[in-house]
Amino acid sequence: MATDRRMRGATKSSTLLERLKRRGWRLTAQRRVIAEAMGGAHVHLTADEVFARASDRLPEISRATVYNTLNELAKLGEITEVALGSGAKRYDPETVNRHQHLVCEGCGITRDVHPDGESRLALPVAERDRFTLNRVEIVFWGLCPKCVGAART
Amino acid sequence: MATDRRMRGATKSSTLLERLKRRGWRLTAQRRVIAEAMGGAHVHLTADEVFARASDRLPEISRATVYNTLNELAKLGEITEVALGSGAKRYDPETVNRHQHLVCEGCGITRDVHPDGESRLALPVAERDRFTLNRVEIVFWGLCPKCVGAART
DNA sequence: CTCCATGCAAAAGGTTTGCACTCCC
DNA sequence: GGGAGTGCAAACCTTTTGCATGGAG
Repeated sequence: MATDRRMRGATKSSTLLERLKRRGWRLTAQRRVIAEAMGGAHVHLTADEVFARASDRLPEISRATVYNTLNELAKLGEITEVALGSGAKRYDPETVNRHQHLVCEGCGITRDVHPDGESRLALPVAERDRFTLNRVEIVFWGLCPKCVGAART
Repeated sequence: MATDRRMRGATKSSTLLERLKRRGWRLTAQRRVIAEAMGGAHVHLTADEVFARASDRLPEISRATVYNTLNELAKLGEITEVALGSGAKRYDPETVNRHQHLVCEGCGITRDVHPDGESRLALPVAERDRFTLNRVEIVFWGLCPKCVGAART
């Protein structure tokens, strides 16, 4: 009953938890609640927020475990670290569908956006065969409608 | 004699220090060494590295002053904060010529790259008139030639 | 002369680590 | 049963802040 959400359109993907099981990841209560906390798409939690969510379900869990586990998941490539400037790192569980981030410099709200046909970004030719490209991180910085209004008080 | 370097091709720019003077920025010994430490293009120092360089020339300078000053320069738009994942923030003094960053996940080396004609990045149409875009941050992650070699030991 | 910038030191995050103990496979 | 995962607490690293002093304009 927690299985049938997220089974929509996208690349026949599965939940983070399922992918980890399939990988033979050693599964514990802590790891389960962490993976579940990272659950949805369009979520960009800090380690501390993951800890908070995980604590709801498993009060004995420790911060260290959360940090360790997030680092491990990032190393496995199952989540992505995104450094959105101010404060703590954030973790993005959407690794299946390529996307970019849109961040409001006013309120800090972060959204996923998906490239449309007009975008075409490439590593400059000069570098292309000297450097092995793994991924491209793109962040659009600006002001959301609310904050544009507030700015001109 | 510190004036005639950097007077080449680019947009008739000037040193960071000159721009700040022109702006009427209150100038002190500390601020001067910090601005000079941030000097060249293609440099991406952490606050602590700036502190180290500044200390060479002005041993009494304090870390707090470095942090305060870097924050102020960033607010003025004269340098840019770049969050390149691991560890401390880095500061980029190249604000005149648009460029992107190339980071090796092996050794952490960071280089500036300049977009060529093949790249064309736009905020998706869906967002274009809801969001006020200020700047786009692009980071290419991968492995430099040295680290590709080392990886396959 | 008047602010603003500075130094110092303490505190406030955020993250990692060492070690003994637990429990998944 | 063995080794990986966990909790706790302390350490570490980075950055910010309060307050008294000093120097630029």
